[in-house]
Amino acid sequence: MARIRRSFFARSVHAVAPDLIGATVLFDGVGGRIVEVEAYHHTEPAAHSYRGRTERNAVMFGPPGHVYVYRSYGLHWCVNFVCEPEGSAAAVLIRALEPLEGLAKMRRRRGLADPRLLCSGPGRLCEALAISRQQNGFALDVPPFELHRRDGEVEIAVGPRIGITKAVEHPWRYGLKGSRFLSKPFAVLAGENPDLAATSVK
DNA sequence: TGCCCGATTAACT
DNA sequence: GTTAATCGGGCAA
Repeated sequence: MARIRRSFFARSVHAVAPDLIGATVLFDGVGGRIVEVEAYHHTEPAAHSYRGRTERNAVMFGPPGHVYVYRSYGLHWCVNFVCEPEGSAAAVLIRALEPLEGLAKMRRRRGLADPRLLCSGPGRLCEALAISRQQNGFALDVPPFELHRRDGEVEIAVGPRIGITKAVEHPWRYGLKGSRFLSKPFAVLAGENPDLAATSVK
């Protein structure tokens, strides 16, 4: 698998986000395959960068290819990959991984064994990979981070972002179709599933 | 300064 | 299904 370089992130956040599905991310050798992400841009009110630069979101306003880590609900850490030319304040929130490397460490850090609960959520994956405020601003193309492009083609599911109350209309959540490691399933279109269509359509 | 509310999770009923 | 945990940003006063 080809290594992801910094230039990969210097594109529209809406191009980078789906391209990250199926890619591999490791931190200190622990990680897996990205199966769910969301795109955020400073022009819409759900983004932390919407109201301008603060101490917390400063990394979002910096160069692409770096991680923006923030505290969620005062309890959990969430990690984003900064995109677009410097100043766009756009980033991709990493929401779920399929655990592949360092399973023993992940189980120890998370205090549970079920692989489906190790990295299926933005707070969960940061706990499993031991990512916190200490890593805020780290570059993605040098150790301890290691990113690789996906190998072949993947089917990508699209839907509205999760857990927000503003700008809910944008379908900027992307996932690996059919993955068991999503934080939540994507809605199935009626036309894709005859059984569901038969029961849900009057 | 004080209050409200989150890009969440786990443990409840 | 509901709720507690816990804290920083944003805004009203």
